[in-house]
Amino acid sequence: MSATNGAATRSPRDPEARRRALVRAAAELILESGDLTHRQVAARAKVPLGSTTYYFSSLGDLRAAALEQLADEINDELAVIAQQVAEADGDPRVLAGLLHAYLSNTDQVRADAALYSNAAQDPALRHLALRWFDGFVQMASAWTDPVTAHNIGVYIDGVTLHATLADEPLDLTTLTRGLTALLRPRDEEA
Amino acid sequence: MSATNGAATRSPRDPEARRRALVRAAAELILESGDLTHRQVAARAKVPLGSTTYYFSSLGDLRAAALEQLADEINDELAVIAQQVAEADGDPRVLAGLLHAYLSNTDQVRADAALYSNAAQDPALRHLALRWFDGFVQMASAWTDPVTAHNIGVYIDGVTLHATLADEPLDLTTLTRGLTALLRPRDEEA
Amino acid sequence: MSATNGAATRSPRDPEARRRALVRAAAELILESGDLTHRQVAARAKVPLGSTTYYFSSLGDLRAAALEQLADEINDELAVIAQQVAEADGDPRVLAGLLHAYLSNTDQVRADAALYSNAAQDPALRHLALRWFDGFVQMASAWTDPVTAHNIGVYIDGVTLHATLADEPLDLTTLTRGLTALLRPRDEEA
Amino acid sequence: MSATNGAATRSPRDPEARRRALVRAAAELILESGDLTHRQVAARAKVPLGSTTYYFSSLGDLRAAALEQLADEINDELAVIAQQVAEADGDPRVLAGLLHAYLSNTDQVRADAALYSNAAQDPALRHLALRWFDGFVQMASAWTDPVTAHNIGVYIDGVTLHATLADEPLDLTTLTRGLTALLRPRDEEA
DNA sequence: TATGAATGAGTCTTCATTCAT
DNA sequence: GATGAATGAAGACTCATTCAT
Repeated sequence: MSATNGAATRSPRDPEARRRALVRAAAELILESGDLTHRQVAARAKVPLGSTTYYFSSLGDLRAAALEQLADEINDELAVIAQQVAEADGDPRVLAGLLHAYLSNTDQVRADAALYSNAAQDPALRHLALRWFDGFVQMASAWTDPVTAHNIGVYIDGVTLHATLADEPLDLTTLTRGLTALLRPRDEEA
Repeated sequence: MSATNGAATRSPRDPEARRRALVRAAAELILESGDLTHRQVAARAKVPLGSTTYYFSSLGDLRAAALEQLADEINDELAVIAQQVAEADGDPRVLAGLLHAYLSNTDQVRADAALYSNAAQDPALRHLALRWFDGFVQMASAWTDPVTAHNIGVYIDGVTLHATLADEPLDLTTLTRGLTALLRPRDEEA
Repeated sequence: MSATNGAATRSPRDPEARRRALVRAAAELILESGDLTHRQVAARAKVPLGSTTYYFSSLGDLRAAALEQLADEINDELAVIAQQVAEADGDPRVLAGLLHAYLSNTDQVRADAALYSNAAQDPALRHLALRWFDGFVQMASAWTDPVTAHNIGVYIDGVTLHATLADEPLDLTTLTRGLTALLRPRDEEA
Repeated sequence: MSATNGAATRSPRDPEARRRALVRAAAELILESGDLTHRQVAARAKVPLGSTTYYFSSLGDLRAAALEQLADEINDELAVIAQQVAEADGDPRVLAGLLHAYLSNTDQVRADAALYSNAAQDPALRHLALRWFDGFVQMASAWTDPVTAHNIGVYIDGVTLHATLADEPLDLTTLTRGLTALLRPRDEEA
C-alpha cells in the first residue's frame, strides 16, 4: 500500500530532496523579489510551513544557503569562461566576448546583484560574493601575472556592478578596449 | 479615531530643520545597520514618531531622501578627486593615490555599499548609484577620451565594490598599475 | 493693493462660503467613498486643513452637516414628486413613473444609501433619514388617508432600499402594480 | 523581524471552534457598535490578537464572515415566517402578525440594519442583504404570483428599514392593511 | 520525524485633534 | 481670526519562531 517512489519524485521521505527544494525556492525568491519569508519559501517549494524551520534553524540560515547556491552557480559559469579564456591564452577579445554574453543574461546579472546586495548588508555573507574572484585570480594566473589578474577581476566586478545598475551592460567595444589595455604588457616603467 | 492629547509641549517650529534631522538620522541608520524603521528614525532624530510620516509620506520616501543625501555626499567627494586629477592632467598615479585614500575611509565605503545595495534592490534608486559615474565620465573627458573614461569609471566601481566586500581596499600598487594600463595610449590596433 | 473680490469668488474672507464649501466637499466624499477625513475634505474643498476644525468642532459635526445637506436635497426632490402626484390626484401610475425615474438616477440612490447607512449606525442621524418620510406622509394626506400614506411611504422606502442593493431598480410594471394595490380603496373588510 | 516568545501556554487545539468564536464575536460587535477592529474581536472572543489574522486574512474577510452568519440567521428566521404564511395559504393577517412580532425584536432589527448598512457601503456584501429576498420570493410563489411576491418583499424591506430608523415598528393595523392591499386580487385591469 | 496551529512583538501608516504663531 | 505643524493613540497586518501533537 505504501507508494514506491521513483528517485525523481520529491516524496515526503526524502530529506535531502526537501532541503534542496527549499534552497532552490529561496534562491528563486531572492532573485525575484529580494524578500524572503518562511511562508513564501514553503509555498514556492510546495512543502509544509513547518519544514522550513525544521530543516533550517533560522531564516538567515536558509537565506545563506540560498545565496551560497547562487554563488556556486555564478562560480561555475565564470569558471567556464575562465577556462575558455585560458584556452585562448588570455586573449582579451575572447574574454570580452564571453563576458558581454554573460552580462547580457538578465538572470545572471540578477544573481550577481542579489549576491552583492546581501553581502553588502551582512558581513557574514561577504565571502560568497568574493568566491568567484578568488577562483578567477587563481585560474588567470595561467595566462597573466597576479597583479594583472587582480585588476582584471576588479574590472569584471565593476562591469558586473554596472550591469546591475544600468539598463544595458557596457558595450562590447568599450569592454574589449578595457580588457586589452589591462592585459597589454607594460613596455617599460618609470 | 480618538485623540486624547495630553497637553504636552510642542517641539520647535522649524520644519526644515526637522526634515533635515530626519534625513540625517535615516542616512546614519542606513550606514550603520541597513535597516530602517520609522521608530528607529524617530528615536535617532529625537522627534515623535508621528513626525516621520508627517514629513515623508512613506518610509520609502524617507529612505530615498536619505540615500539621495548619501549620493550627494559621495558625488561631492568624488568631484573633488576628479578635479584634482584634472589638475594633474589625468596622471594615473595621482588618481590611484586619491582613490586609495578615499577607499581607506570606512564611512565612505559604507556609504557606497549602501547605495549599491539599495539600488540593486529598488530600480527607482538606481539613478542615485549611477550619479557619480555620469559626473565622473563628464569630468574625465577633459583629460581622456570617452571610452577610456567609461572604462576608468567602471574600474573605479569595481575597486569600490571590492572595498565593500573585502577587508581592505586594493593595494596602491595594483591600483596604480590598473589605472596606468587603462590610461596608456593604444599604440596601434588590429 | 488688496484684492476686491467679486461676490462669486470664494475668498478667505467669506466664512459662510467656506462653511458651505466644506459641507459640499464632505457630502461629495460621503457619496463617493463613504469615508471622511479632515484632510480629504480640506483638499476637496480647497481650503486649509485648519479650517475644517475651525468651522466644525469635530468630524462628526461635519459629517452630520453633510448628511443634513443630502437629506435636504433628497427631501426637495421627493417634494417635487409628491407635488406632481398631488396634482395628478394621487394617480399611482404617475407616482410609479416618477419614482422609477428617481431611482434610475444613480446619484440619488447613492445619496439615499448614504443616508440610510449612516443613520443605521448612528441613532443621532436617524431623524435625517426619516425627514422625507414625514414630509411625504403629510403631503400625501391631500389625496389619501394617513394609513395608506404610511404604507406608501414604507413601500417607497423598500423600493429605494432595493435600488441601493440591487443592480437595477424595481421595474416599472411591478412598481405600478404595487402602488396601485396600496392605493386602491378597500371594498369591504372582515 | 524578531520573536522572543515567552513560553506561554498555547491555547486549545480546536481550529474550528476558534474560527466560530471569532465569527461570533465579530457578529456581536457589528450588532453592538458597528465598528470592528482586530483588537476588539480578539478581546471579545478571548483569543490572542494574532489569531484574528491567522484565521482571516483580512478584517474585511472577518467582517464578511460575520455578516454572512447574520444573514443566515435572518434567513432562517424569515424562512420560518414564510413557512407559516404558506401554511396559512398566504393570509396577509398572519404575515402581518408574524412580521410585527419579528420587527419587535430589537436584536433582529439590529441585525437587519447592520446587514443593510454594510451592504450599502460595500458592493461585495450586497448579495448577503438580498439573500432573504430571493428566498422569500421563491417561497411566496407557492401562494401568490411573482409580481406580488416581489412587491411584498419590497414592502417588507421597507417595513424593516423603517423599524431600524424609527423607535417603533409600524403598527400592526397599518401593516395588516398594507399587506392585505398588496395581496388582494386585482379585479380588472386596463 | 514532521507539521500546522499559535502568538506577540513589531511594522507601516492614518488621523482627529490641538495649538503656537 | 486662521492655519499648518505637531503628535500620540490606534489601526491593520506580517512573520519568525515555538511547540503540541
